[in-house]
Amino acid sequence: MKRTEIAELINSDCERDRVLIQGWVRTRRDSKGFFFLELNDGSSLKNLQVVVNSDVPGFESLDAISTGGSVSVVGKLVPSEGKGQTWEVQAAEVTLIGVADENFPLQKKRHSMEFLREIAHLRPRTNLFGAVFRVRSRLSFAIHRFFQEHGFFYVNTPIITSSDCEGAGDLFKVTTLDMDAPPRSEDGFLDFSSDFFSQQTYLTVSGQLEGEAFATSLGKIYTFGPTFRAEDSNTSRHASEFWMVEPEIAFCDLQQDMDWAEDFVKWVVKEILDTCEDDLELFFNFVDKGLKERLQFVVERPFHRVSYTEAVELLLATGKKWEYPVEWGANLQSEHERYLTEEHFKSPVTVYDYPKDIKPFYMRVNDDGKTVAAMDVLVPGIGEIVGGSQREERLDILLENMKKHGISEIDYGWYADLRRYGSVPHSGFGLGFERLLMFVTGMANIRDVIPFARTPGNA
RNA sequence: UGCCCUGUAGCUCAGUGGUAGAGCAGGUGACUGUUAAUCACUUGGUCGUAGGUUCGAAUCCUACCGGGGCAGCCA
Repeated sequence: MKRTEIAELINSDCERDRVLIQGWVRTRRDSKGFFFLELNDGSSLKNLQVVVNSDVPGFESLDAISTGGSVSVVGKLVPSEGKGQTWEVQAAEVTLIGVADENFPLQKKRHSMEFLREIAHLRPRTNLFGAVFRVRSRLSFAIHRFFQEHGFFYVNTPIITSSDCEGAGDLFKVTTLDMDAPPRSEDGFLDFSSDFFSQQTYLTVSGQLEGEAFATSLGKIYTFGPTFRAEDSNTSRHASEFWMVEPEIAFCDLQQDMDWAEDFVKWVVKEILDTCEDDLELFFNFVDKGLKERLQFVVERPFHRVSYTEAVELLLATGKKWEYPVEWGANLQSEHERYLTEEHFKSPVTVYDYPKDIKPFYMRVNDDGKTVAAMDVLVPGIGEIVGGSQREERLDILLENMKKHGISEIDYGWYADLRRYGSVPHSGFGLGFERLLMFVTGMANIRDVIPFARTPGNA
């Protein structure tokens, strides 16, 4: 007999004579002569109530069943006599699959996020984390749908890379050298010529540069894969391993790039609102009271756009005392970004045209010579969710910037080639998948939207 | 990496110098429809670890370990 998922039965429009359900016990309530089980099989946030009478075959086998155990039930789907659910299953036959003893850590009450984090292997069995990871899957799918339906091609850029200066933080080293006795050259340095790839290699911090090669051939591409940063960052929005979405678009300037970023964020949020109603309801009610309104706002209203220079003027005009001074030429700090999105505009904000000196070599220099065509999308509660730019397509200026940033013309000759042969204006951006998921669910810590989070000191 | 907070039963927490406590979970029993079921009884702890102060330390001090928050760096 084939198993029917609880998600399907919850929404059934008729009685069913004989169904097989299998799942985990969320709670058990005993009475004389029968008991209730609430079963969850992960297909839905909702549980299905099962009534087990003492004359049902297998009744004794469930003596020891309690919260956390797994069972198999064959029975009849009937309208529930009790309140709180439309349907329930009147068991005709029950089988114990696996017990959970009294040490099962998940109880029928609220647990702290910190405690659940320590049992990452069991927390997806809770309502909250079940919802988080179902939405994570949906969001992932929504991202693919958006790009596929807008003519983008999915490109898998390498995870192991030899590029060490993409300007995006510290890298994890990849090696097969014997760490206890590594080979050294005559001058005492590590000898990578005998390493696996005959050179020093790392885990990728970005697929952008490779993405540009494919954008300038396939037209519109996106990458979506794991990214690794070895920064010793200990905050609620940093992880050492996370997933990044990086579209790259040929024949596209910064204005169009900002349009794409905004359309993209709006589209996927709308998609989640449309496809994850039950799970979202939990976030609206128990995680973040303002979430529903915020998500609808994001979908319906245009993002504010403000140049970096205007943003600086605006922050200075507040007359506020900042912990970090506001000054043209310096990076916007968290407190500044928060003010812009949470207090001044009360909406997502796209800040563009940043000072050249605080941005990487590949960003296109504007006509003023002082700024580059860069943009960040900032959202309330999280801050930067998207970072992007128009890329420098003029060979001479690119080479000059590479020299200034100390980037090898030999190692990056292939990147310069993209400007030597049929160079075109092109732009792209990177979006932190987990940060978007935090924004969509209202979850406050990135560690709670990653199945098994990797952070400094924790893998 | 810096600053701050925190560690007591399976979980959530009370106890701030004088022999370790509650609720929930678990166990036993009761109850013919429950909804975090209810009611009665009940098991359960080298108070993160190691030093120190003290007649006496869960409580005060130091170090280490774990957890958390904020900031920097970034997505």
